[in-house]
Amino acid sequence: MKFIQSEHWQPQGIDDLEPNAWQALRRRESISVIAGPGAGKTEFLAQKAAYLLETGLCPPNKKILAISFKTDAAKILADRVEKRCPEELGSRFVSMTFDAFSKNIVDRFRMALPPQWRPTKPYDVTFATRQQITCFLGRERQKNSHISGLLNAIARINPITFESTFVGSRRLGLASNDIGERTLYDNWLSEQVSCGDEEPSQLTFMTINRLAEYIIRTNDHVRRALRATYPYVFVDEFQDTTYGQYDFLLSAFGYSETTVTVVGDYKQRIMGWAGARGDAFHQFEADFSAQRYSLLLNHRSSPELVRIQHVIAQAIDHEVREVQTSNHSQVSGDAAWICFSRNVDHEASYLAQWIASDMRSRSLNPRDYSVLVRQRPEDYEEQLSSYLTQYGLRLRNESVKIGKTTLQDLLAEELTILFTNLLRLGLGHRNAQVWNQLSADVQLLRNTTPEDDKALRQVERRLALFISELKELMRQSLTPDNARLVFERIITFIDLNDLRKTFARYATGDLLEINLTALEEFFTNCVDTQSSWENFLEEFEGTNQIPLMTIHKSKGLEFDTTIFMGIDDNAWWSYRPGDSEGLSTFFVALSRAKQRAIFSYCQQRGQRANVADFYALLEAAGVQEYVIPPSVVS
DNA sequence: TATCAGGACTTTTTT
DNA sequence: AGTCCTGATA
Repeated sequence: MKFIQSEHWQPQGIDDLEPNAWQALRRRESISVIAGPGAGKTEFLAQKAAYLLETGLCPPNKKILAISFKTDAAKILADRVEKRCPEELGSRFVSMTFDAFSKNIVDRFRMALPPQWRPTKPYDVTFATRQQITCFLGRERQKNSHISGLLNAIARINPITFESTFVGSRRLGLASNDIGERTLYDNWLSEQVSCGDEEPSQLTFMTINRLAEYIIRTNDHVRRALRATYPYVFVDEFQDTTYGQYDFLLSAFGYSETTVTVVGDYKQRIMGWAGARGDAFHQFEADFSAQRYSLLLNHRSSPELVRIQHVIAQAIDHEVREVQTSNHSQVSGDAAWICFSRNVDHEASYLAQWIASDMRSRSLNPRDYSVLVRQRPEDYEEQLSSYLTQYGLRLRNESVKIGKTTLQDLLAEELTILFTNLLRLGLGHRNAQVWNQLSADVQLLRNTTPEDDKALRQVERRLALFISELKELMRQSLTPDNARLVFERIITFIDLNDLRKTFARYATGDLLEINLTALEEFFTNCVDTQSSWENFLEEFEGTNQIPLMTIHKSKGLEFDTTIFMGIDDNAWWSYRPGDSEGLSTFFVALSRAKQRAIFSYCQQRGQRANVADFYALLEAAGVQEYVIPPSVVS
């Protein structure tokens, strides 16, 4: 392997990096990178990874660890690095979620825990609901009221942030001066570790995180091995770091030779209410002696939208630096406006008509648009959907509940991806990329090693055979009976046992059952409403539907045009004028748009006294308000 | 059976 | 703030 000299290294697959990105890339010490919307966070991390691997700064026996919050973010980053690096280097880029990483540590070094904190093998992963936490605190109040300070400690605790803030900011085994707090902490953890004779432990991810932190902090061998393996660590979406996650990062890689690169945007911090810490960047910069860099280019939005974004950004942070864009406007007329309507019918009919005519005149697809709301997308779904139908358009609520999961979660599952790719090929779609992905997934599923040529060919042959069988079945017209057969054949081919063995997440617990049931339900729904297999797949994948989602779910996505509904006191009931997290939420919504941002205010939905801030800011940015003439109502 | 007071919940992710 | 659910009461 020949290394590229670092001064000769050039970015891969893109033209160039902005000057600040070059500096941040070359810096040898820990850094924090503030990357606003459209700055290319993923690209920056992928290029830095390529730089470290190709120049040998990260030598062949070492790896880069990239930590994300969401599984899809971890996967997107891994895919990008693979695209930017030669194959043999890409395998030394380990991209996973915080939780997967800490669970790994607990699973591998279980014996490093003292017996009273050692979970059973296997253990169940659970989620503590607000109710369970309230119950626990009530029980402790009853049982341990004699312990000094316990009642006071409970009174100070907010059940919503109990795990993220209270548990996350305390360390296992470290004596605390407050006996009441320590009792609560210890009891919360020990109830999960030992929940009864012969019963498997029931651990939340926060508990797993605390156990992993304990192992790393107290076991020199584990800590040294970890630091030796990963001289470089990346953390994505750093503004959303929780107390527990930050503490884990500090224990694992703080005050060491490891170089940590964190990337995010404090202006997009919208998870504070769920316990994300507000000072993550400052704390990191202090603890890791990290230099801060700000990326100042926006590769997503038109100059007009970037200018409006800046007005909102200034309201969040007075000292924010102005961002430049090399993009051009592709639309004539305004890039943003507010439309005022009296009632929900006015609103829906105007929006449907506008979307239909804009889509036609600009030759865009439904997926180029998105409807964003603050909460309860189902409250907006029916009305808008019925007016869109008049133009042959569909709306898709991405968060619609299917059994015990939601549509978007279901579609991101390994099970569903395998299932959908098989359907695509069964329909005769000739797509090399689909085939390659499916083939790789099936190799993984059948546990074939790349060296075993014979097994490899056999798996390929069986897959090809199954595809032709499926094609035969799907040549027939779509009937409930035929569809049932297709569903069963695919599930049998995938093999649930193989699935459990291949993916750790399916190995224990009921995740596979939940998703299989939901998949069947959604599959049947789509079959019932469609008349051909081709239409069925379109319905299943939602390719021709306008997505409707909450702002929180839209984070990290981009659309040509965003339609932002429900900017009123009702949907924004929790907003307090000037509240930074509320402004950030507004900023996230606005910054999803590449070309156009439409703000729809409907008088019938609520007043706009409490949210007057938003309208004042838009006005200050020169965004016009238009009253929808009732005549457009058909 | 109807009604009302009180409480939970609303923006999320993680194997 | 508004909606929905539950349990108590008439």
